[in-house]
Amino acid sequence: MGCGECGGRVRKAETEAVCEDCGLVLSEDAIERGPEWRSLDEDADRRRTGAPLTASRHDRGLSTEIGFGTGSEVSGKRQRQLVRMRRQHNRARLESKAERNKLYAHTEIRRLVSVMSLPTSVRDQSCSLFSSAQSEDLLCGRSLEGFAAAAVYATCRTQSIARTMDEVVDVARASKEELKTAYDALNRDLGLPVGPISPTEYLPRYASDLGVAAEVESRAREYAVVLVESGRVAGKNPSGVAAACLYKAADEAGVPIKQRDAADLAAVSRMTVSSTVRDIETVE
DNA sequence: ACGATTATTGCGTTCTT
DNA sequence: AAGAAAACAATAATCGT
Repeated sequence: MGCGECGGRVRKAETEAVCEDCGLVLSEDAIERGPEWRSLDEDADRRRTGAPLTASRHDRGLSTEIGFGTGSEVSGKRQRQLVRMRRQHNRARLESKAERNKLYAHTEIRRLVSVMSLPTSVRDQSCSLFSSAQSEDLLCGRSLEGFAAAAVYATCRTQSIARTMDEVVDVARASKEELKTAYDALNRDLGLPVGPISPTEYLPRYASDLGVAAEVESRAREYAVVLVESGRVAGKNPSGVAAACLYKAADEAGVPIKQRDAADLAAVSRMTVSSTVRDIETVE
């Protein structure tokens, strides 16, 4: 696939293939095969047919409308009938809209809770949280998927079940931005009872993933408490702090563990663990 | 009152020992 | 493999319109 003229690399643009070295246009394709519109959703498979899909609208923008233009004159009686039909059609649609939204969101919440192996109490609370958001009109202009994910994340926060936002995003059908805006709205307008996350909340799960002894975990817990009370971890990622405490505790217990392993577990960099470990040492 | 811009600080990268 | 430092990005605060 080199250039026939100079043998250089060939770069394929939308409609033509060009040699990067000599600029020779190797082939032209008059048909632009890309999507008609800019894709706002990276993994959407948008083709050139059909109406644009809108995730933020409950029906993805595909609902039926009874139009006004008739094409021909209609009698006054028929006009009044059409007005009535439009009104009733819209009313019926509005109610089914909320119902369908709720059904869709609940299905999504069930899926999330299931793949994340969370208890059913989380599922139920997430669903009712979503319903609250819905009745407070928080959904308009925001994505349903984002709210479903945010409801699950928020429930974990209120129940002190240690899950990071990233962990939810990984399995959610929403981007991190969507989850964030939805969660912010939830937090602001519903006043969630969430405090700052303590690093200790992550310890049990990380300890078992790391396969360290219970004594190591409890030692790590002491480190975490000391660190929190010294105010040294204010604003720091609690997940990373938990990983650092575990590393320090395991290291002192003579468990051959690498900073890298602890860091990967908490989805932070090796340096974050390293610097927090140093914080533990200075606090003592 | 809102929006933009700046400043602070944690975080990840790269280089070094 | 662990530590050090310059560069980065996100968030919070301040200023200007």
